[in-house]
Formats: sequence, C-alpha cells, structure tokens
Amino acid sequence: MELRHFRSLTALVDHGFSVSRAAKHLHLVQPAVSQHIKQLESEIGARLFVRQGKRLTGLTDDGQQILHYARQALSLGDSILAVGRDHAEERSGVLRIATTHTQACYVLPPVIRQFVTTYPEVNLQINQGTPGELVEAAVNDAVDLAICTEALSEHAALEAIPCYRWNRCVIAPPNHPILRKQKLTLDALCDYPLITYVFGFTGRGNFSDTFAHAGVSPNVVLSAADTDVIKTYVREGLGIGIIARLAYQPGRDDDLGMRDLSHLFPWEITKVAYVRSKYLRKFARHFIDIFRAETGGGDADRVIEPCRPRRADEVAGD
Amino acid sequence: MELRHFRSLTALVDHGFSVSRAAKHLHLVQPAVSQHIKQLESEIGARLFVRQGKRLTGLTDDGQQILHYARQALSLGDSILAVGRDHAEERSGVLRIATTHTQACYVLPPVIRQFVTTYPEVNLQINQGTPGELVEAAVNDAVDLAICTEALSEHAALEAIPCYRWNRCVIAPPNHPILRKQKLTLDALCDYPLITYVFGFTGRGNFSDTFAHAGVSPNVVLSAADTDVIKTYVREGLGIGIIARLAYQPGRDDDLGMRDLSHLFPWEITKVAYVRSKYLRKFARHFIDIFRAETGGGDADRVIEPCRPRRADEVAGD
DNA sequence: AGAATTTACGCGGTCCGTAACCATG
DNA sequence: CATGGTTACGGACCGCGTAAATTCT
Repeated sequence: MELRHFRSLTALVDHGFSVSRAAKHLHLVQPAVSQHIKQLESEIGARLFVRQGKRLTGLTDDGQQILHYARQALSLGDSILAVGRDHAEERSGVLRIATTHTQACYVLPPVIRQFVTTYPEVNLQINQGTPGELVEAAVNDAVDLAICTEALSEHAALEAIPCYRWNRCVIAPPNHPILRKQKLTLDALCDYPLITYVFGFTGRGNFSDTFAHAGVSPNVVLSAADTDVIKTYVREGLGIGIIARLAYQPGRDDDLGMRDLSHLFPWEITKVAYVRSKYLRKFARHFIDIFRAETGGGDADRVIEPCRPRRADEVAGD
Repeated sequence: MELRHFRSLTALVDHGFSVSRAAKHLHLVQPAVSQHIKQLESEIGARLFVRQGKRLTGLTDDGQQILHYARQALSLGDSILAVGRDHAEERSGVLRIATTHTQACYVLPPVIRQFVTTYPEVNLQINQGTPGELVEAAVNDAVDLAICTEALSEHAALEAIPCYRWNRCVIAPPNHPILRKQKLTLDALCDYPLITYVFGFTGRGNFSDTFAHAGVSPNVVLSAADTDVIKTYVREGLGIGIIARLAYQPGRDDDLGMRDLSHLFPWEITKVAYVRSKYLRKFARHFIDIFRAETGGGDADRVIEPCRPRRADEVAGD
C-alpha cells in the first residue's frame, strides 16, 4: 500500500467515479488506476466501491471510511511538502481563504492590503460561502483558512483562533423615530419591522436567542445573507436594519442613521480556523497575525475590539 | 513521495539513527533506506537529519516536524488495513491497552475476564505505566486504548470517554481513632500521618487541591504509586491511608478498617481514551462498551458508580 | 583498522502504457 | 455502436540488492 493508491482512490470519487477521468487528472491511463483500486481492495480484503457491472457507482461503507483516512494521509503528504517550501521559497506560494460576505467586505480589505504588500509573491485566493460551507471546505482541505463568527469552534478537527469581537447596531432612514428614542430596548426594536441576517449567518443565532430569552418576538420582515441587501431595503423604507456595527461605514452610509446596540446583545467573536493536523505555511501564520493585529488594533470607531488571546485548550471547549 | 519513504524515516529515528538497523527492521538493505532518505530530502528541499560526516545523529527542526506528519500518515495506513481486518476476521487481532496499577488490579480484572471469553482469538496485551506514559503511548500509536483518571482529557488528539466515577476512603489499623471519630473532616485527617498516592497518580491532584483550598496542610509521610504499597505501610502502622474506595477489597482487606470519604473530596472520573484519527477495531469498541457496562453497572459496594455519558464536544472541553 | 554510510552498478520486479476484449446504455 | 472498464501483454523504469569506495570512530 502506497500513497499512489490513495491518490487514485480520491481522484476517483472526486471525479464522479469515472476511472478514465480520474486517470486523466492523475496523468495516468485508465488501466493504471484500475489496478490501483484492485490492489487496494485486495490488500484491504474488502470491496471499496459498489459496482454495476463494470462501472463504479459509489462507495461502500468501508470505502467511505477508508476514503476519509486516505484523504488525511494525502493531506499529511502535502503538509510535508509545505514544510519544504517554507525553506526554499518562504515568501511565495498559495494561500486559500474562505470567509463570509460580511468579513470579506468590511473586515478583510485592510488585512488583505497589508498582506499582499508584504507578500507580493503569494497567490491569494478568497472564496465566499456560508459558515457551513467554510467548515466543510476547511476540513476537506479545499482552503487553508476559514474566517467567520459561527460554527468554526464546533468542529474537533479545526483549531479556531479568536481574533476580535463585535456587536450590532440598528440602522434606519434619517428621520425614523427609533433614532430619537431615549432608551433603546429590545421592546423598542420589536415595535418596527426588522431586517437582519438569515440563520447561520453573522450571529443570527445569538440575535434570535436574545429576543426569545427576553420573551419578546421581533417582527423580522426580511432576512438576508449579506449586509448590503439589508441596507438596500432599509433605504427602501421596508423597515429598520440590525447589522454588525462594523458593517456601517461612515462616509458611505451617512444617508442612514445608526445607533449602537451592544448593550442589548451578547458579543460575537470572529475567529480564523484551520485544520489542526495540517502544516500552515509561514505566511499563512503571518496572515493570522496580521488579521488579529489589524482587527484588534486600530480603527476604534468601527468597534472592532481586540479579544483576549486564549490558549488552544480553552478554545477547544467553546 | 510514497509511504515507503515514511517507513524508512520513522524506522531510522526509532532505531537510534542507524541506517543499517532501520534497514534490517524493514527487511531491506542499507543503501535502500539511504536512498529513501535522499529522495525525501531532495523532494522536500530541506535536510531532515543532522549529520556528522556520513553518520546521522539527529533530526533537524524540519525533520522533527515532518517525522510527526509521516507517523500520522503511516498510522492512517494502519487504520485502513484495520478496516479490512474487521471484515475478514472480525473476532481476531491484537488489542493493546495501557493503564495504571490501580485500574489493572482493581477494576480491569472482571472486564478482562468477560472480554477474553467473548473474544478468545484476540491477543490482549496490557501495559502498565504512569498517566503521562499512557498518553505518550496512545498518541504514538504504541497502544490502542489508555485507561486512567488523569491527563487523558488534556490531549487534543485523544478522545476520552468517561466511564465511571469514584472517590476515596481512609484505611487504618482496626483500633485507630480515626475509625471511631463522629465527624470525619479534612482537619481530622490532618491530625494523623497520611499515606497516599504520588503526584500524577490516581487523583492526587484533586487530593492536594482539596486540602489547599480548605487552608489546611496534610502530613503526607509516604507517597506511593500503587495502592498495595499504601496498604502495606498502613498495616505497618506508619499512618492512615487514603486510597480509592474501589481499591479496598472486602475479604482481602478485612484486617483494615475503612471509612468512606466521598463527602470530603471531589469525584474522580476514570476514562478510556484513544486517538481520534485512528480506526478502532470492532472488538476494541466492544471492549469500551464492556468496560463501561461492567464498571457502571453492578457491584455497588465497591462504589464504582456509573457516570453520565457525555457527547464528544463536552469531553473535549474538560 | 573496523564499522557504518555513501556511491556505483546491475538485475529483477513492477508500474505504467498499448492493445485487445467485454459490458452497458 | 459508442462509451467506459477490465484483461492481457510488453517495455521501460526504478527500486532494491551486491560490491566497491569513503569517512569517521
């Protein structure tokens, strides 16, 4: 059993169980990967694929199990090569990041700017997705870093580094009564139609829990995956928006009134996560440092606050 | 890069950096493993070994790092083979367990008895060691399961399954005043010379903390790694012993008086742990079930109490 | 000088590629 | 019959073993 068998196995499932396509992807011919599978199955002593005649259609339970191990082993091989590259070409390579809309638009830009100037040789790839997709992508080694507020701490394979904390604000058209109210309470928010994030996004869990815990029910008339949609409909007069405070941009959003809500909701903690067992290139670790410094450090009026650094075992218990 | 390179790498460090001995162990000749190392270093682009002339003397920092990944990859290979064996010969194989003296003597015997009768074909190997050694052995894939009360939950690579909880008792010669005292308090225990476990063993951490927290200092005249030594010196009249209640055996220890101390100390939780990323043979998982059932279930007068099953993510936060 | 590792070289196995054969839609 | 997979077979490569050269103890 050698890594080449694992390469054929993973290529096969990654290309719709087509031996020929997998072979092409591996720069081999069909019979070669056929043989790899055959050898694997004979050495293991169990069928890995379900077959319809000669055609492979899916994985057996064992195959599923084994695929998982094979992927990990290959990933470790990549880690080993990565260690080497950190020697040969410390300042060049690829950094793949997955994050959510809010992070990508409002938090990452200055970080990216600083990173690309210090590492002009690094090919930076940013993917956008839902928190669930980020976790998926990270554990499948489709990206190196995942950045968001939800879901990252749940997965045992991920190391999640807390970077900064943030809270919410309400935005409304300039003359909206909510902006003049003396005491801004949850009840007050419930008096108006609300626009905020969909479930699974940007702290929506804590948002709903807070109302539920207070025994009041907000009237959410629109849920959006990203802040721009919320702003748009607030400008349309559909309701008042509750967004991450850091997504309110003075200058750009001066046509909207804004009031802080951090006294009403729990703080959210945005984290950057990576799979524990993988080697992170030096520049990837540096990216995390830059991210923490940039978000934790300056720009106080965006209410990005630094967050106490924590040790790994604390993070695990989140 | 193939698994064979990793095999040579690990064999080399496991045999004192002697290429010839490593080769012998791999059923190869010296030049073969020399070549493996050469190929590895060339593909990675960094030296893995520090050399004195032609002789290898140790690992570079990178080598250390890479060794770690290589070991994991090989371990995954073993897991893949293990999946297969669970098909071919479900009821035969090897189960390697590491545990402490207390568990081995007082808790495991009935579990072992049941296991070997249900799996007579399984080669059961039990190693004894300190809690630190158990963790070491588990993460290095030297054993399959580690059973003890300390240290297991700390290591991120280990999944620790809580199995039962226990507390302490005091043992003393028959006419000792401690046995007649109305209220058994920490202060009362401090009035006499104490014999108990050494640090890092059988809940000694919580033991000391409890006294420290109460602001009293016990007079520990002897610390032993196992219960039998403690009993011996209690019989000698050197002092009173504080041991795990489950280590007091009615019948065998009737010449010693015993009183329960569970109102004074926190409960300890004994766990069985294994490395998360590894495949556990079916009989290994069954062993855990037997262990939990046997300890959680019957024999109430040994005060082995069942412990609420917990989900993996709870355990991780311990 | 002796033990151990590297280098050099040749053989044997095996890994892959070509080609023919077979199953399926 | 076209597409895709397996079987069969041959060649090239390379991985391993033997033997000589080299270096450190």
